[in-house]
Amino acid sequence: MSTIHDVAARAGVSAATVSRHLRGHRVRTAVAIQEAIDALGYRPSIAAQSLKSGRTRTIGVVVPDITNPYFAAVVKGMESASRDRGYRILLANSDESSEREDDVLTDMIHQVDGVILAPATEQDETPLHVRDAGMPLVFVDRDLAGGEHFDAVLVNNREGGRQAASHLLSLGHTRIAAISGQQETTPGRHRREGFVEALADGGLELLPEFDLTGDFREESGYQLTLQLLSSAEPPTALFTANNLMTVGALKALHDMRVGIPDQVSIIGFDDLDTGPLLNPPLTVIDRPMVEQGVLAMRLLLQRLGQGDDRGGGSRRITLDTKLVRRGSTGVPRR
Amino acid sequence: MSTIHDVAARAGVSAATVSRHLRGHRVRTAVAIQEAIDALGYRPSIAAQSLKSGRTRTIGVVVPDITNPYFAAVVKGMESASRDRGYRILLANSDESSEREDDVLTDMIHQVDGVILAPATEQDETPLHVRDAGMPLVFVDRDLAGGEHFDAVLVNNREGGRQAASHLLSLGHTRIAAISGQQETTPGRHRREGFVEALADGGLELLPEFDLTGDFREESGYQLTLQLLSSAEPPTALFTANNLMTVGALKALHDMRVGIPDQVSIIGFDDLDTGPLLNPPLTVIDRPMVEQGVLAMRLLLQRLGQGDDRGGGSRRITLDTKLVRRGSTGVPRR
DNA sequence: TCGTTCTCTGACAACGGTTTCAGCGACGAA
DNA sequence: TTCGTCGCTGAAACCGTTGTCAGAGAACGA
Repeated sequence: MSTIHDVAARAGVSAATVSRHLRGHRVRTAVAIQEAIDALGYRPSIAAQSLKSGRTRTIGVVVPDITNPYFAAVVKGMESASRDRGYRILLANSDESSEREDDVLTDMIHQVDGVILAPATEQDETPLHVRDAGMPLVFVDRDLAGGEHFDAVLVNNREGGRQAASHLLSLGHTRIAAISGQQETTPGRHRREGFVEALADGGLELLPEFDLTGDFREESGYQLTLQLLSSAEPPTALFTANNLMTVGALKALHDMRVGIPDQVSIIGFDDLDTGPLLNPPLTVIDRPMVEQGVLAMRLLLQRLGQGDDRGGGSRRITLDTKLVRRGSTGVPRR
Repeated sequence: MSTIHDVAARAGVSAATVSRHLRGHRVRTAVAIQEAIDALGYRPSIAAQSLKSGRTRTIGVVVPDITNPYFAAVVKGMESASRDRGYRILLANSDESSEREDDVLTDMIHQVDGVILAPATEQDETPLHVRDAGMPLVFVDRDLAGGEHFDAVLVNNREGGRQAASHLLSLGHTRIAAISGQQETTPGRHRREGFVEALADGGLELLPEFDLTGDFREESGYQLTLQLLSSAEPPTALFTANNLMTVGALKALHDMRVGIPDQVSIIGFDDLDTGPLLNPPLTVIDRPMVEQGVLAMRLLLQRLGQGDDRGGGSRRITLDTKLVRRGSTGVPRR
């Protein structure tokens, strides 16, 4: 592993001159230096550069679960957007746990120039510390309570919930259930609130026994759906607030041999790769995924480019959701 | 951001003593030092540590596509296994491209203590450079031509291909097609070879027009399936060599209103989260996913622990595949 | 010819840790 | 009392890079 001094020696100049050449300054011995660099296969030590400059050209990315296709797509967007600008990604899973999120954040904070985070809960304290440390921070997918002062790339979850409810109402459903995500997360809360609001607009109330809360994981979707089906008079329509819980719900409906949409209509939040192939094809509220990652990364890199993170208040981008009508929702049976 | 000198000053000792305390040495002023550390919220600078020690406690992970559920699961396994041992993950997508893989590898090589890689092709040169640089390297999912001297965690792809063919043969199919992955990748080649072998054992040949090669992406599965369906006498059974191409094939069959398994049976490689929910449920060759990631990371960290990467030759782990019979395969129609 | 400016240069001091080295005090043995 | 040993300590060097600083020539105008 050759150093800048090896290059300098070979080119017959000082290390300072090599450094200047690398930073793009005009240098008389440029050709000789470049030759030496190529010959030695020299690459600057990131550690030394970081130590000196205080920058790492690395971005910390913390998501609740990388196996969730939504987050996988978001991370992919971030990765390509960051690489385009010469930044790398340090990835961590929080596993939907605030404690673990706290751990990984404090662990990575000295190693990155900025952080993109999908917080496990709205009440997280750690992100505040991150910002206190003067480190740019962008939220993606999820927000923090009182997070208006932070940059964020979100979707209009409330409107998405509303679209789901309106769709079910328009089909004539009256016994409607919802399996929401953690109410301590922005998407969990907003999707449910929008859903409830639109039902109310239609003169309908979300009955307590149909108002269930899961944890954005497949298993909770499965269990809560079983619970719904076991009630004396089950719902005729179901809204599941994210892709994994939708899969769980579908498995439960499948296992209990419940006809979709004849006996129960189901609408999910977030599309699945196999959404159109399911039996029947899945109706969902869809939203941009890779794009959210790209936007979040661009926002962050922009902050870094400005050299200062107090550049004119917080920038918050909210994208729209879209109803994708397929076969899993229909009119309620008589 | 406080430094070790701040801590030293506050505790009334020298920086060296603080460093010793942190490394676990016995020190008289341990209490005072710990107090100062807590009070200042001191955390050592990774950059400085790396510069001095030459280790970063970071592992580079390069996969072709993080949105492939298989790789997402593998990465999740790696992430949790590495965090348990105090290591972090630098993630990069190669996008199934050797050039990009080369770029990200040379970019990250000075920043990590080891690399886990799913190479884009078997002929990649870069991994050799990685190893020449004395950096531990573990392959996962895919191998390199002549890669016997590298550590690897793989599955028995040949046997998986064989299982798929045997299953189709046992159902009585004779017009059998395969959509394989890049033949320049280990899984692409071995799955096809195993498939062809087992067909031969059954006295059957894979006809040239039924022997197609895609690129492990959804779009190629879609296009090649359309091509198969347009032939004068289409196959009655189809093997798709990875999850994304399976999805593509299913979409093509769906769009062309081809009955599964009545008109065409289909068996995929790698299960889908929604596999059991598809219409009909998907028959697949399944394999461990998260576990592969965990094993690969453990292998790598073991090398690092030994301090030397010539510890007794290469270690190669091969896991078994498993046939999961569901509804998408059946007897050929008359 | 002599200043003055301009461009480029090398020496040197950081950045924040770890490690080596020599030294110091306390203690036990002779 | 003296000497050696033991356990702990601080000063200093070092890891590889970048920024500062003063200075060396060259170019230029007077």
